[in-house]
Amino acid sequence: MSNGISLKELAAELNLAPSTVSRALNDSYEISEATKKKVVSMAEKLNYQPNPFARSLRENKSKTIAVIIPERINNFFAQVMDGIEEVTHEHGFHLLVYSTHEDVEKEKKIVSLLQNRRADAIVMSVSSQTSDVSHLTKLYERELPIIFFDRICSEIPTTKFITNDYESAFQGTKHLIQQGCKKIAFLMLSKELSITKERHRGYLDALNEAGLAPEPTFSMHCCLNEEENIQSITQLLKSQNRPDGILSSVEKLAIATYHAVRKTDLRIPDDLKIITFSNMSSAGLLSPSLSTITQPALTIGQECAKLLIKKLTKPKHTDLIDQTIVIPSQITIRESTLVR
Amino acid sequence: MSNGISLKELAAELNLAPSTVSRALNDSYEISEATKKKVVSMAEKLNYQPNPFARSLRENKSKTIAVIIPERINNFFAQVMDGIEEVTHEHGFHLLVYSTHEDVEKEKKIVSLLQNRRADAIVMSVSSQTSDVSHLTKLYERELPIIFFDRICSEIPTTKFITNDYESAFQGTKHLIQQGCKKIAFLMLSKELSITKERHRGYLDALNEAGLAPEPTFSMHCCLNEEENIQSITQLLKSQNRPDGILSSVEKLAIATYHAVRKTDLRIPDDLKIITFSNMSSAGLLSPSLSTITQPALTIGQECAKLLIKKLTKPKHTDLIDQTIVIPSQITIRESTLVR
DNA sequence: AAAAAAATCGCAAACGTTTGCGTATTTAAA
DNA sequence: TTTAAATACGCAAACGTTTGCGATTTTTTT
Repeated sequence: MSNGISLKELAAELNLAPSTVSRALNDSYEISEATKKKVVSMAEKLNYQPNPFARSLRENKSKTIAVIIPERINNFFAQVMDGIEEVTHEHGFHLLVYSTHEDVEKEKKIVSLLQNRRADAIVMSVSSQTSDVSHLTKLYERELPIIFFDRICSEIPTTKFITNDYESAFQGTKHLIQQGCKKIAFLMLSKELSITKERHRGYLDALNEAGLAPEPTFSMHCCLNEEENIQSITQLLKSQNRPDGILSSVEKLAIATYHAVRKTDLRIPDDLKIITFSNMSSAGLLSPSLSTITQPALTIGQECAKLLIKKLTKPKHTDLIDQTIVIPSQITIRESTLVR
Repeated sequence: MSNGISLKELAAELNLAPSTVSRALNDSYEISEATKKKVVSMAEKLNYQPNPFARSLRENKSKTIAVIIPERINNFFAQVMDGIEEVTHEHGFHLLVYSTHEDVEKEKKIVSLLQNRRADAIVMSVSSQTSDVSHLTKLYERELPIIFFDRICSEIPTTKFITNDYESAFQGTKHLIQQGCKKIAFLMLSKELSITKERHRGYLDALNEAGLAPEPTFSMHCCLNEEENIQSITQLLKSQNRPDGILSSVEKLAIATYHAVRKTDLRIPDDLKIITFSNMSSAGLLSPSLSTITQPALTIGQECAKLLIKKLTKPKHTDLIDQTIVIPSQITIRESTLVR
């Protein structure tokens, strides 16, 4: 009883045609209630499990959705995944998950693997290295339903889900200003990323509104190596004209800043205030506790999944129109931006 | 050019039989180098992508591995996933990922979905609610290769990967004792879990070795609701005969303890020391920084994947023998267990 | 130069489903 | 009672691969 029983064998056992059994199990109107009962009970008795590949081959769909994220060790993406799984699982869909580790080459390879429709649809957040998007347009041209979240790809005319990046960054730096910061730095990963562009805009506009001149060297873009980031942030903090406030566009860089601060004699929030985009659950337990801009990650995941499910179950009635849906973040003020 | 080209169409384009094209693409010795070149270049030109379901149907394997974890928002499991993906991806395998959210009913449902061999193999860590394992034995009887890590299921005779739970717990409580703790509590999730059994043994033996009598009420098993846990831990800390040291068997409960402590006038490590099993990356940034027993999560994931890949690529030469492979954890002492 | 061996390719079946269509039986309408 | 319609089921094709086996051509051996 290793490999289970097939539809044919089940049919033979019942002295019925495979087609009849298939229809019975799929609750077709062409089959009498009596035989339906028989079939179903026999199927249960023999623990019949339909072969998913035969079905996928025949129906040209796999009830599978692929998710591509830039990193896994990050609460934000983990929460988004939970949101996606919550609604896809409800509809019997499976999840193929891939992490690019912020590597665009790996992203290309993964995307290439998905061209054969192993998954019915894709939801993704692009890597920080991604600037050329030809591999993504190829997917789109293959008519593979694809949607983006967080780090979106504006070149592809599809639906995207993001948080209010501009507004949140604006409010975040405004908060720093209100707390007395005069020289505010902005930490970012790649400047190609949609989120850094938007968040940087918000940062600049907030400075502008307050009449603060943006210092070019304060818009600092970091790399993927934590040690290097700690080094360069340390250097920034030890410089003559050091910032007294920081808006970090990603959690990783706020953590790096915490480490960097420990290499100086500065103290948060006395000498330096910091607020960051982050979904870290232990932000309130850090020393000092960290003010955060928290994305509605679970909701983003849920909404992505809902839309995709709708697209896959009612293809005629739903389009993945080219629009960006914004779900606002929540700002939580903690010790790291207090006035002392 | 929506759905791509099939092998037949590619063959027609080349005036060759599908079988020839198939063999050419699979680099068969039966095909001349000349036609191989032709076929490959035409395949590339037309961007031929083999249908994975046809292949899976025919070959009865999908190059897919399913991973079942109890929760996603947890660095340990995320790191294990990264380890698994690193080696599976290298061998062209795909990953179906499922989270049970510590819910055994969800676990049963997922396991049931996998009976049809949608995945070639399974690697899992059981939910904390899991005591009846009939759904897992059913998988095993179906001859579905399955291995466990961390929270293992001893009833299934297969290979398991764990850390040195007993030894680490022993060393952890021994450390607490050396730091002066006399009344040490042990926080756990379900007592059914393999990891709580082993870690609890280590805890008890360490107490025993030091001549400390184990207080029954100090072996506290918590639930899945964080608020409730904070409440009960708070109560424990406010009780007459409160502990002065805590060994937490999972990260979640250490975090709950940090929250609970803030509801009292106790201070860590002055009044209470704590060490926990945890792979949290920001343990060193907490207030106070948290002493941890860190599992080799990435390695565990890699080893799981290596073994499974070996089993799937050389089925005759490898057995998933009933053994438990132990990879030691690393203890990092931080402020939360300092003597003051 | 004839026979044997090797190289190269095509035919057709098989994997396990679903579904259009045809057919036989039963029920309802005339 | 005859005819029409509805019900219930089976046949066979199709999805896109891989592969055993046979057939033809080319090369090697004797």
